[in-house]
Amino acid sequence: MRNGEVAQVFYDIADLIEMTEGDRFRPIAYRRAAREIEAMPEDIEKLWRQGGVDRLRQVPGVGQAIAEKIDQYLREGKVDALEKLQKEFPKGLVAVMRLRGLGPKRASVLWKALGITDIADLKRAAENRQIRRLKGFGEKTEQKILDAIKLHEEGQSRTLIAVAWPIGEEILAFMRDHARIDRAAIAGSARRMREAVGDLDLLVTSPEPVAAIRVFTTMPRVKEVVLAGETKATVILDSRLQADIRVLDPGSWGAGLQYFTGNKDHNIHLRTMAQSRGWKLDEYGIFEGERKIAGETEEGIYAAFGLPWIPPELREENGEIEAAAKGALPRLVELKEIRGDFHVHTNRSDGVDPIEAMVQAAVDLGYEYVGISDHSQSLVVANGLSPDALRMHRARIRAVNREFEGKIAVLAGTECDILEGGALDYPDDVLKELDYTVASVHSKFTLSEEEQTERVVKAIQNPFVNIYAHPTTRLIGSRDPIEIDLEAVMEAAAATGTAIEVNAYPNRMDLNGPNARMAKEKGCILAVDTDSHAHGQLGNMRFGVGTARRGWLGPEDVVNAWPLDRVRAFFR
DNA sequence: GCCGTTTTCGGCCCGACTGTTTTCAGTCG
Repeated sequence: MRNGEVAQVFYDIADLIEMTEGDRFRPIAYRRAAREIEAMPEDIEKLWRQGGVDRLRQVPGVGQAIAEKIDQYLREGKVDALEKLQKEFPKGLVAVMRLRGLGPKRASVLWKALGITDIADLKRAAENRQIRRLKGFGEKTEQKILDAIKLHEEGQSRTLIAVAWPIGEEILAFMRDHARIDRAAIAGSARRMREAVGDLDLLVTSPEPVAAIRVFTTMPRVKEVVLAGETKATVILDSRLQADIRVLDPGSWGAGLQYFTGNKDHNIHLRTMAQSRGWKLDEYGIFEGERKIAGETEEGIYAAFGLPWIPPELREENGEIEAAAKGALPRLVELKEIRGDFHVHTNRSDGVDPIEAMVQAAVDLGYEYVGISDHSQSLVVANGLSPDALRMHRARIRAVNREFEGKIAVLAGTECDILEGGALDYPDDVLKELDYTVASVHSKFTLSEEEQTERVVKAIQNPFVNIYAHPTTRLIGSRDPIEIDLEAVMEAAAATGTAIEVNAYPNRMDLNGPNARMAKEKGCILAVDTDSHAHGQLGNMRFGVGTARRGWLGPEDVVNAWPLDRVRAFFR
């Protein structure tokens, strides 16, 4: 899967074109194509092998010129247009341009006026007070550049949704306690339930916006105020997470929520639709001349276009507006429809809590059933169970099941390793004594795509395997996905009635939304599991459901939204 | 560079904030 590196080529081209004095729309076109390539679940190299340039052109945002560049990149590993641009500008200038507060124009001025070619040059120039002398720059800008360099040196990355969301809730609670706040919500990519967010976007309405902003910028956990105006502010929190707030009038709540939830392409699509009707859409509402058509509710914004309300998780400009127009939006699965969790560890392997505590947590969530799935023998680091130990563990699970009778059904399962070559870590006669088997990869991450795919498909074809867990094994921020032909895996899973997992462990979130959508389209059933290793982690289900919704999944697609009888029949 | 239920050419979302300016360009989301 080389979609990421192909996308990077076009991000780089866009950055460099921006520094030339040329057409400002070309970078937009390149970035659009890059985002599409990055987000699509299909392997772009595979599309190219199947249908060449013509097939590539079917990707939204990819026309003849970009398709030919992809073709050259996949063929030769380079793109002439990019190499030509790279010769025009110093290598380090793009990094200068990416600093907070700087952009293509200022980076270009710094290079031409002071010969600055990278961040080290820039730092020296700022420290030597050379920048303040430039036209259009000043003392404050010079200081801000030094601040931005410091931020860059500290390094920033995306924050997991399971970390960011509670911080957002905490901030909103603080705001309610210390300012006059009418309505408040988390917006942005967190509301869209992206697995990791670059910042936290918050929206409130208040009769005293200036006071609300002051409360926000003076919260205890604010490390730095980046900007603060009369209706919006940006701060850096002590956790280094950036938080943006927007304060609006109640009459603009819906428009503001729509605008601040995004994503950008979804919003541009809606605004273009407004334009073609002779209207204007912004964060205050939809306007026909001076007259406000909508704005108080988000439903009203969509209704003005003749559309039903589109759930935030779908707002990625992946056909959701077209589907809404046709009345073809899926009915998405909801958290309250989840009846159980099949991927739960106890202190018998690498969890921290005993079976009873995990089961009680499931009862507290109102579940109808919960499955215990500790690690298998090969996973020594996780204290994997030998066949005999698993038999004893199963007996303990049965005993806990009796203890909780009438409250919840406790199923005995395993998270069984898939060994190199595709054999399972327990023989079939051990697996058949269990209620179900979760199978997953925890070793040999670097096999070739062919070997890895063959390995997993073979495991999926084992009749005792019910769920293939964390399918790509990626760890957000620390481990890339394994090389595997997901489409082949999904086809095998659909054919054998094996569920594919949406693993809601915060740094896994695997499958992600687009891949889950592809699994559904391939005819797969999915299982949304938390992979909990402590009782508090069962609550991560909300983020798993968010990811499932990003995959356009409904309750019919999710095995743990089904009643137990139906689950048992599916597992059999 | 892409795209078309107004277009194959002429468009391409929209507003807030900041710093450096005397009215606005650059950047950001």
